[in-house]
Amino acid sequence: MNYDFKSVEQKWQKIWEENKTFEAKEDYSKPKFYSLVEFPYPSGAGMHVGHIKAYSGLEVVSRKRRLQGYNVLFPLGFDAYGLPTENYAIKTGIHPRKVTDDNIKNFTSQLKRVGFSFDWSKTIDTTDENYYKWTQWIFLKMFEKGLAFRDKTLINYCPSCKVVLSNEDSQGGKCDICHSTIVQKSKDVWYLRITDYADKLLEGLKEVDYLPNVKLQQENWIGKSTGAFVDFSIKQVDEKLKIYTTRPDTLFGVTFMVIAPEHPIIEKYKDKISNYSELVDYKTECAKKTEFERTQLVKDKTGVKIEGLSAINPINDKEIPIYISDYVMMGYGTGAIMAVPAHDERDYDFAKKFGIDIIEVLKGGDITKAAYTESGEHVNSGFLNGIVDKNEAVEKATAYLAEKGIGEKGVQYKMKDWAFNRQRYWGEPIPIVYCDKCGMVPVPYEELPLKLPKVDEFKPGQDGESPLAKVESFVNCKCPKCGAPARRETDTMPQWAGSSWYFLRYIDPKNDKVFADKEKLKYWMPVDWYNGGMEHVTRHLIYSRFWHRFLYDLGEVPCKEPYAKRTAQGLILGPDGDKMSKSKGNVVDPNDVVDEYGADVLRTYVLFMGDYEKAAPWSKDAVKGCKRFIDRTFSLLDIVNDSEEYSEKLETSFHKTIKKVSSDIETLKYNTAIASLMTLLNEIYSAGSITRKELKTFILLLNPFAPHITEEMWQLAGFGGMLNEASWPEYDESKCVDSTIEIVVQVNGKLKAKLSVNAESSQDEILSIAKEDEKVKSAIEGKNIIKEIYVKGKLVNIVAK
RNA sequence: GCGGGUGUGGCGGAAUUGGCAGACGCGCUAGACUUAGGAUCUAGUGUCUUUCGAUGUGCAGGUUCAACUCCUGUCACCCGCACCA
Repeated sequence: MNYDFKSVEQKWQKIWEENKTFEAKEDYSKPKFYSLVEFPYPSGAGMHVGHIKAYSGLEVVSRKRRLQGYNVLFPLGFDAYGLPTENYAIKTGIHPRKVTDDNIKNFTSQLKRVGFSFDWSKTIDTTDENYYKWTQWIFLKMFEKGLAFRDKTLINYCPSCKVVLSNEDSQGGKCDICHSTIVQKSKDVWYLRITDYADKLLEGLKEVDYLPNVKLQQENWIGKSTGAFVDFSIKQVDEKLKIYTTRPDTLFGVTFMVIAPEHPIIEKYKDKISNYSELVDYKTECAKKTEFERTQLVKDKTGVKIEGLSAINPINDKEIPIYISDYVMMGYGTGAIMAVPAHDERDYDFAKKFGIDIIEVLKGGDITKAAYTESGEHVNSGFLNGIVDKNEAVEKATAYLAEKGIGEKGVQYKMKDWAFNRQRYWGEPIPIVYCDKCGMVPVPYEELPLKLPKVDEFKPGQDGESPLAKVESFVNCKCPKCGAPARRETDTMPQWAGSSWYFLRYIDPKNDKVFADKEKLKYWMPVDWYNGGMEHVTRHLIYSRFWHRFLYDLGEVPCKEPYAKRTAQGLILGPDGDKMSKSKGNVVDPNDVVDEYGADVLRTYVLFMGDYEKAAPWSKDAVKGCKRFIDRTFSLLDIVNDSEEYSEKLETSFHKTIKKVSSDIETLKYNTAIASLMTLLNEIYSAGSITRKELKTFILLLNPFAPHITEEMWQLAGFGGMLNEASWPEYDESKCVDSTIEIVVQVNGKLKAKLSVNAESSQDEILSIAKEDEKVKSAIEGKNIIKEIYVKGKLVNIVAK
């Protein structure tokens, strides 16, 4: 019988849709399972096989959970604000609203062709006013709590995209979107005070089940360090220079100080500084350096001594010089450091170049050759002398500083506050009004959503002004507080805003009273399993944990952490082994695969192609292997007999396969789960026929991977009802072991024979059978047996000399 | 430089965690069926060797009756972060 995948797949997709087969039920008596995949950005290019792989993992888990009796929520929506759409609109003149709607339609129909069991009744679109109403609502709550604020500061600015970028969006000094070089600019921008949540975000990691490297990357991103702040007084003026250090115990080794070129004391005391113009020249020079130059010249330290100001080391009252250098940055700590050249590589390089004293305060290295950065016995350190333990010394030093009032314990994070605005059209308007009398006034909650006005011109202004600034009817408004004429904020939110809470809206997407009903949240949250790409681990994942934790503190959500478990899939590379990209022309379109082989084959292949968590190249030939597997599965209908039991021959294999497929699905080992089904299929064909019970089990095990063909076979075999109403097969542990087992016989670790013995055989029996074997006999002939090793059920090793 | 990871046939990848290396799939070889085959089926397929056998998981050592797996050193590639005081 030939399998006509085209008509079968269409038939079942239609039935599933009509029957609302995969809609989550509001039946709280059942155990729930919330599986979440990262929602796509609906680009004009359409779906990519990478999307298919990303969704297939939890698709399999979700289908299995339904068969296991769970009430499953497996939704998908669209993260539709963003630059590509806006740039496309600028180029073509087509409104982003229309572009977005078209792309969403296209994505949806492509996804439906693959037969994913998403609950489409719960879909969302972040650009829908009924959605972004609540994004704005959360922003206002943050504003209320002082977590959203405006500050004039140096920002990362992309001259090509004409937008302000967060640190996360400008890694390596390049724009994340267009890869142009970022420049620093002073501007008033919106921030979200994510640093207030640094500790909570760090703490929360302890209670979740994330991949170890995901946790690690988040920890590194937050970058917590503990140490101390120390005040150094400046000799010539009444001013303290505050520094941050992780090693206050090395204070006796300080021989100079370094401040960032932008440090404010330079301006403040320029009258006292005799070489002020030299310092300004250096600062200008530094500002010109690109990020690339800065990192390339790491080892070659530059700087200028400040003439006219010097510092006093508070621990021994010694006078020390102050330098400016770009190896100290204004953005971390206090923008000033105490330099301990003997025990810090950067300070060492700097001291060598400028001929500054190097004083050893930790024994163990040779400071004439290099900085010694390990721990060791304290020397030349007054009250710290003799202490070896680093922590003890740090504690003692910190206590001393506090006692003398010259310093205190301190904590620093690498993570910066989140620059939360873009000068762009296609984003959520920030619901704030500027009034001359009242200052910044939030748009009242009942006036939300603050709608994005329809415009025809999407280009940002010359100086990076938002396109909204030109829309008079939007900008001009009345102050909600005093009624006086006022102006609206014209910046919009960054792309990360909408995705920071979308998993909450899926639970209750049509609610117009609250962002989601509390009872529903209580039942469905947290997300049980969240899968996505490694590239979102430090941005989206941290941002959304931050928003969720904020909502928890507000009492709006029932749990601290949004995601109980997080995994990540590996990329699909092009057939040439390179990352897929339009420019290389190595992109595989899932539509073509569905057309040629069918959705079941596509789904099976993306999971079979290799380790789910690793990158693997696409192979057009290997897809055919999955096609054969699907076709051969269908032909099982030709060899089915009437028995309603497992056959003697295959019973053990079936129990083993149920066990393996069940556990492999839980540990992302989809490739070996499918491989074991292929093995079982081969065994069935060797056996010549399949019982009805065996067919039923096989169909159920394959169903999460290949739902269309299994649903069709279920119906053709007359098992009754829809497949999703059936139960996941059970296995019996005692039936997973064969009655006869194969024992490997080695002599001196080398394979000599394989014995087929009864599983019940004793060690002595097996040994004596082993020694009867001709090859074993000749291998041990004339030698003394020194040792006999027996590994139960596996092998015998005879050591003979 | 720091952190994490990977290295197994012609290819993608398995290996119950120290116990038969190469499951499963692709590709390839031979055969069958066929007007035909880029369809299907059967058999074979790490390397060397005619056989016996030897050898084999990046490389060099070590531990062990036994090592892809553990230890020491080393090389290569990939992914993060990048002067974080």
